[in-house]
Amino acid sequence: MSENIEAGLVLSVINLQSKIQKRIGSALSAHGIGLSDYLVLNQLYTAPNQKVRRSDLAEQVGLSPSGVTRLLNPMEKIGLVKKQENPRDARVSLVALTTAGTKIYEDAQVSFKHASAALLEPLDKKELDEFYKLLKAVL
Amino acid sequence: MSENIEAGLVLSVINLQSKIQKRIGSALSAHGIGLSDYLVLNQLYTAPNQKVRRSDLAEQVGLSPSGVTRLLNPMEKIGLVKKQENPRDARVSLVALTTAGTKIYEDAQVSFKHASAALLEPLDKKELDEFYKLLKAVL
DNA sequence: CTCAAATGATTGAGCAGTCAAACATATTGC
DNA sequence: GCAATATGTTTGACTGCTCAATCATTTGAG
Repeated sequence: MSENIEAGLVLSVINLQSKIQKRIGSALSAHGIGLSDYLVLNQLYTAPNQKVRRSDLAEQVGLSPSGVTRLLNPMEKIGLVKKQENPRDARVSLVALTTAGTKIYEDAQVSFKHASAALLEPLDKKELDEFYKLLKAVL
Repeated sequence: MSENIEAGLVLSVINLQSKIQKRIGSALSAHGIGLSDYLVLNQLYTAPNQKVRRSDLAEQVGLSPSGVTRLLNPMEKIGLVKKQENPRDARVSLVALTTAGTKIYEDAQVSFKHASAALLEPLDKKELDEFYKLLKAVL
């Protein structure tokens, strides 16, 4: 058995995530949202019709369905997203971005990009491409 | 401004972490510990004298000092770690591994390594090295 | 048709962590 | 020596999530 670089690598990813959480989290807090909110807005923004089923959303942002319910409730109250029912299937509840939500997302996206660039500043273009390629291979 | 690969890359790291959390978490649960517990045991195991200050531990595992207090309490109760006072400075409280803790860690480490290898199975040796190098450059 | 099983969302209870305040001890400047 | 300040830890109140149970609706088998 070789040196088991895998375990060390996983630990490093965990450390990186912890750094991301802190830096991106504080960048986003200026917009009054958390990282999970951002991930949700991001999914809605890039979704075909800016409507997504709650359970798909859960899958996409890595939360449980109940986590999504609890996350969306306050977002709905402050008017970032709105609930829409599906006429074909009354069990599912679609979520859509509001204009206010779109605005907030676009603002927050700028901060997100800046913070990401700052975080990855030690890498040059070629390394970024390589890094991205490796991540996609594992996902 | 170029394509802003950085933001996409950060999102990918977040996705990877979410996958790690789930897979490694369930591997560790067979040993009755969570990922944070494992990180703590790992730090203690690899520390010079298997004694660490609580606040250093917080830094190393990416928790707040109070998070460490709350994490260690149950671990101490089930005998994985023990508190030791520092005769030179009564403010600090050192944490040390017990024999039971060492045993659990060594067992859990096997699962951790297996789960990590499974997770990174799509990459070959050369890619693993490259990945690791990039992670260390960013940390 | 109808009713049993499947699917999607929400709710209740609880755990893991945060932040800010409190507490305990140490260090420093006068 | 002794206040004032700094450092390390814990505690109280809260947030954000999970899991299991529940509710609502749909689907499918007889």
